[in-house]
Amino acid sequence: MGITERKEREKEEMRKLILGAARKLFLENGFEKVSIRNIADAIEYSPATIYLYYKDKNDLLYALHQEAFHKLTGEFQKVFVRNDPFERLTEMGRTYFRFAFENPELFDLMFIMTAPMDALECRDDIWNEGRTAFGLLVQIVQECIDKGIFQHKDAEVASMMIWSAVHGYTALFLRKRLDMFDENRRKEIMEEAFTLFTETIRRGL
Amino acid sequence: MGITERKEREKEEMRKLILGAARKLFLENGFEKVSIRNIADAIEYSPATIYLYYKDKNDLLYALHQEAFHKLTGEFQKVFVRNDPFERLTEMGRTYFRFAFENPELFDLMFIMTAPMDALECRDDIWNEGRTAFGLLVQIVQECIDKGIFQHKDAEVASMMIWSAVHGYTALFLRKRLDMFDENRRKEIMEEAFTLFTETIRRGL
DNA sequence: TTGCTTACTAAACACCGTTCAGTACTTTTG
DNA sequence: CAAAAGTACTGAACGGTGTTTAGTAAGCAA
Repeated sequence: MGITERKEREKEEMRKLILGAARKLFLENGFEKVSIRNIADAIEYSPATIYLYYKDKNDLLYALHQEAFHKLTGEFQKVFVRNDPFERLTEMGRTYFRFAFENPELFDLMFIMTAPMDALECRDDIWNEGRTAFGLLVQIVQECIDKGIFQHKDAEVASMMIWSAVHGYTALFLRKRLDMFDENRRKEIMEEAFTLFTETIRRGL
Repeated sequence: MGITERKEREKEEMRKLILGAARKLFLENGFEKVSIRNIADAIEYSPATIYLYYKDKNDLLYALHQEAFHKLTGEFQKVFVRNDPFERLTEMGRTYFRFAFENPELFDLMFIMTAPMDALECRDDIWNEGRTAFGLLVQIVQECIDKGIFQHKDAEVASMMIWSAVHGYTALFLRKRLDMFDENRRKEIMEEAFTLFTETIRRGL
């Protein structure tokens, strides 16, 4: 049946058209300022049409959330060119932060906004993107343990601790809680805090 | 002039009436689900009246944000009953996290939501609440340095690092990014990650 | 008592996410 | 080939949202 295949293809293209317009608008104006109506206008369809391809706005945000995870996972792969596991780890931390800095809207969607998690929850699915990315971290931490760089034996707990530390100042920064430091000091203090963290775990973990 | 004083007092009472209703509704239903109209209904005034006492919704949220900081600062004071500075520090970390657990909506307002920071920004004021609370942390970290518990000499950078770590998993938890662990494991892994962090900085900072 | 100020509100403005009845077009069937 | 069935899409509405403004009514001062 060539027709049903073509229809399938057209349906998929329409999903991509919507997602593309949504991505463009969201990245240009931020998630807060873009409505379904704006997206519909951009692709010259009625707002109702979007609901034939995505359940609701959260569903659309979840699709972008997935895309963003592909992007971050791609960046994470690059740290594996390094041989020293501890270097891999620090580089991964820097990648996480750099990604947030360069793609603040995407990072927000991935790790701060509740919308995409609500989408997952209501279709009671699990957060595979998060699991996979966290898995990469655990893997590297395990290597550090195996090589005797870290004394602590539970790679998952150690990974959680490391993720928290790196996520912490990233999230504080993005949500403007570091604006109490003036702009120059802000970058400096974040850089120094990160370095201090890596040194500290190198010695004490 | 007794009349202008009474008017002043009445104005202040009205602000409290609004704030009280807002607090009640926000804590009951979450910030997302409460509108200015809901608050107006609760106090039996028209929505427009609220705008005579608060500039906009962000302004109202900022007032609650301030209240919440008073509450947290109060909790932080309690850690000073301990004599050992390192114990003060770990207890402060636990207080931060416990506060978030017990008052998720308030914590969100204090450290995650952008609304109250936008209110600050548009009247270009600075975040004194944040400064003060961070100051308490720096003070304790300085004590740890003075007593030779930490080797690193910059208390502000060390404090930033510690805040990040504690904030990190708190924020990840509140924004449902730890739901990938099942409920029992979730609490366990957070507890263990926190303990691991304290042990690590004890040895390595 | 008149005029002025204050406190308040009804109604509107310009949006929002979402749903649904109905239309126009395409495909399948007899 | 015509009729029936199915698909893709939309206009218009529903029930909200934050916010502004013109206008009213009461309190106070002269």
